[in-house]
Amino acid sequence: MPSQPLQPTRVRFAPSPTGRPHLGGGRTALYNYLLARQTGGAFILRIEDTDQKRYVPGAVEELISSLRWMGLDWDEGPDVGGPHAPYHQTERREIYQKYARQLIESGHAYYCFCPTPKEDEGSEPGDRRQHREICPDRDLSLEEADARISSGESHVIRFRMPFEGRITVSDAIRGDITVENSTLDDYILVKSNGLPVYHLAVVVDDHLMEITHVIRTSEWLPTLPLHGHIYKAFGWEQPIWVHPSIFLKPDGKGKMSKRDAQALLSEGKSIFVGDFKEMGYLPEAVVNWMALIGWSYDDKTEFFTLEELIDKFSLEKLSPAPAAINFSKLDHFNGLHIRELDPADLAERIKPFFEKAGYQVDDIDKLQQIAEALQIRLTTLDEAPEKAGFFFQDEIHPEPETLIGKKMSAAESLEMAQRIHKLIASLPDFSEETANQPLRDLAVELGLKAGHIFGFLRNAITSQKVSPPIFETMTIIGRETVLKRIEAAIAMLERMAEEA
RNA sequence: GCCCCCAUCGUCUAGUGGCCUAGGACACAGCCCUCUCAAGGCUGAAACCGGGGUUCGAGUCCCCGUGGGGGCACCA
Repeated sequence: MPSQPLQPTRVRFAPSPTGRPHLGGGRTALYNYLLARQTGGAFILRIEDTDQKRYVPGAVEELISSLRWMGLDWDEGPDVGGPHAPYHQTERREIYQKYARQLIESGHAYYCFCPTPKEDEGSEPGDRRQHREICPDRDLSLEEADARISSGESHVIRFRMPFEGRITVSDAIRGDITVENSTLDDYILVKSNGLPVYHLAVVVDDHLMEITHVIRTSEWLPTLPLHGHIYKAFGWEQPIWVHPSIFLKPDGKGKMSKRDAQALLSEGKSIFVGDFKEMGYLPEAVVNWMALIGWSYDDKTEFFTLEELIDKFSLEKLSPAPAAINFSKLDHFNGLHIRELDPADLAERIKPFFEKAGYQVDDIDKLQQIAEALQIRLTTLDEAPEKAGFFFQDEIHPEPETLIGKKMSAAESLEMAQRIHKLIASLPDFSEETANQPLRDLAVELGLKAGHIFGFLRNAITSQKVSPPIFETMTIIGRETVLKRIEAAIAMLERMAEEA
């Protein structure tokens, strides 16, 4: 058994509101949440909105609703408040400025008055020069810098990166990561608009909010040395760093781009958490599925509820390798979780899908029976109307040919239909126990296969070639409608027999 | 180009030196069950990237290749 952290952890999910929340973010939030709940710690939601240019209206709202849909809740955050408020970074501007100044006074950062590089300057990553090699302001005296600032000169604050030596930072799933300082640069900490860059804000906030474990995806690994340096410069203790791998496209070739995400949408798939509900996925299934991309429990168990994940999750079982997302596995999990549901619960969950398809659903008892019939047959909830819409239709219109049995004429089929009608009408109920044998006996009597009888009934009553088991179906539909539909089918057969 | 990370079936993974003729899951194929469709059961095909070490013994440790991924903004 992997050892579990005994101390309560304080973790956070800190997305930037620059787009729609996706699976990768969802999983990161989930892992943070799991660790917090497992240890009795705290899960914090923080909005990293220091880039106003990229801010997308409504992003925070969708973020919150997506996380809630997944079943997550947080102890501190923009919507619930908390002891470390505010939780929007743009509202914490003064805090960062104060700490940036501290860094400047301690010599770990400096004011830089260099002009903003032009868009097309050094566009090739290969020939980019280190800023610190060309910056004339690196060794400006603080007095001089302050004077230029008070005269209104535009400036940024840069970290003063050592030229010599190296830094080692430790990641919980990858071990020590060592980088030569010579490959680093004097990165910007505060922009000319006075707002911090991610690197400063994240370090200051994580420290102030007493974050013990930073769980974020591996795309942040390249900035880890910088963050380590900033912690050292402040003299603060670093959190435990955890960088789970990123998600790859289903084909395993690279991470999902905006374009790819768009293309997926046209295939009826999505990587946006907010889309899964209406695609008919259960949050339980999505959570179970995403938890297992990059994490495992043992060599057998794959089915987990949120509660079980809280219990079983462990940092040491996180995989360092990038993983492709696999939608067919999600379908599998969705089926599994649908089958786990209480039928009354399933009924409630499929109801909106019937309503969206235009069906009037007011008979809850009937809906529940339908849910029971559908339970082992659904992959996604949105399939319910197409599979079971006939239960709610006043009239159905079977294709006439489907009423004719295999290798049978219309006249023969008509005769069969009439006998079936007579038999059905005489039955006290349509349960399998009472209806099955008589129908089979009839088949024998008519020299037909049972399949002929059942096939006719299925098409006549559901107008579908596949449906839930016929006895269950007839029971739900009710005697009156069953007989009416058979009669309608007989009428169609009569017409066809005449024409023939 | 430079820096960093990673490497077991098509995919997600188990595996922490002998328990591995490498286990599970999805997908795929076949069979069984069967009123259709599912679900379920059984079976099958399917992998340790390559080369060097270390060791009595390597999927497991080390090195080098190769391959894949991420990053290199006054974005996060």
